[in-house]
Amino acid sequence: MDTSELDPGEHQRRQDRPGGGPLSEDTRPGEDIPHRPRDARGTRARILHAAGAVFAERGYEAATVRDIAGRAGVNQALIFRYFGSKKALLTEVMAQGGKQQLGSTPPDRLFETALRGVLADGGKPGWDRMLAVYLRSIGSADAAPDTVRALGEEYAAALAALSSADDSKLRAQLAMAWLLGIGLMRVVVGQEPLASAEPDEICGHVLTALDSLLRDGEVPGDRAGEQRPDERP
Amino acid sequence: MDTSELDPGEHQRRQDRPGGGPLSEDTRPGEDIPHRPRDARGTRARILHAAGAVFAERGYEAATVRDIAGRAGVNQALIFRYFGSKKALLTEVMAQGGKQQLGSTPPDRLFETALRGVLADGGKPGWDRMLAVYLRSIGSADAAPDTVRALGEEYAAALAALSSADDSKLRAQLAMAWLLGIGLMRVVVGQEPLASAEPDEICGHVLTALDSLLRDGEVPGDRAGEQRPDERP
DNA sequence: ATTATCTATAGATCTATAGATAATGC
DNA sequence: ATTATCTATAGATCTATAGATAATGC
Repeated sequence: MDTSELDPGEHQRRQDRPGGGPLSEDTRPGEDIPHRPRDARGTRARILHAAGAVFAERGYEAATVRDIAGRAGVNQALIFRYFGSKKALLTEVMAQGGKQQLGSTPPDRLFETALRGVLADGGKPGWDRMLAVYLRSIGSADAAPDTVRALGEEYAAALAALSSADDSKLRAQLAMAWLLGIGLMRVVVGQEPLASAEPDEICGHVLTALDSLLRDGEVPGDRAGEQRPDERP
Repeated sequence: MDTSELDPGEHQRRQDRPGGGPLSEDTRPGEDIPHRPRDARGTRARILHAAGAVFAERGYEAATVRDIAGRAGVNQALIFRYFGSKKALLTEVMAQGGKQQLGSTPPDRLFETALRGVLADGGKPGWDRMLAVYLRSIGSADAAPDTVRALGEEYAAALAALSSADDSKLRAQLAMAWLLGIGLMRVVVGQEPLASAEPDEICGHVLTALDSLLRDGEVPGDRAGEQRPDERP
């Protein structure tokens, strides 16, 4: 139950896997992380890496520990040895991917950076892959609950600091919601033309539309009640 | 395999279920639709109704046919008799809920109507419940594929007709994406303050921000490349 | 006699665990 | 001797089906 703190190490070489369980077709074990035999640290990192990819592709429920083990090129039992449970593995995957970007980006660039992360190819690890994991696993009621919500709160809080409006947090969350929705359409649904549109074009539209929402103090039209886009100037 | 075309009938009375499988705690069979014994039409409708609720609550994968049967107050085997498979049941649930609103709403009111549907309590059947089903089941790769995408296309197409821009379809899909994202945050994630915010307030923000995106022909700032909200007037 | 409903179960998963095996460090 | 890894399997699901039962219509 206790696994003596293992950090992922370097990510260099590559090597054929030794023994092995059954692999499904699209399972290519050990993409980036080297597979030295009997290297606990490396094995753990390989599992974490593979889990990110499989969760992102299939979602939490549909992904099986055997899928993950297969892609990592390790035995399925090691997942439980190193992470305890499938759920704990998901938690760790998300925690790792999410914090990464938040700390290293200044607030006023956070939204665009995150948006561009969503718009980039959802292949590489980090924020964009974590978003795919999030989107595909979100339906599973209690799968990713606290980790994910907490992370969202942090992003929203950082964004909210940009606005002086009294409902700045709401505004920030609306912006985050748009970001998630765009990710949903592109990464998960793949609806055209959005799915293949240029990141720059999407970015232009979204940032223009959000500009006043995120920066202004005054609400452009706030007589709450009948708010429609019918009225032309 | 062939089940002689049954329409759901009226929705009035209520009655205690007769025989019965095991029920989980929060399973209250037969909310709206009456349960006359040996009424195939009614039983089918009850299953459809219960499926909408359970799929919306738990998502496609986590929902089991026994959950659904339990809530409908019918035997689990009847689901396969009337719908063939769990997947076919999902398809029918979504198809029923989605088309409902699209036909009966004029295009220029479609977005606000749909948005207000998302913002309303996700309890009652129809669009808002279908959206919850969608959001919670979307991670399941091929669960709701064609029905859902086709429906989204129709909505986007109707919206796109409002704009004269050459990328009007992209703009419309961006708007739809926001709508989905907001639904995701409220219905599924339940992140505050967004989850409890007044529909009118959210509507005001969103419609204001989207106004130019959906109506204008010219793109406010379209030199695709470096588009940031840094530049203040 | 027809047909809606129920019982019982096949068959295929999937997570998780217990304990055997084998490669390293001493 | 330590510990990373593997084998084998318990135990708990879940979808789907085959066939029995029982309520209606004639």
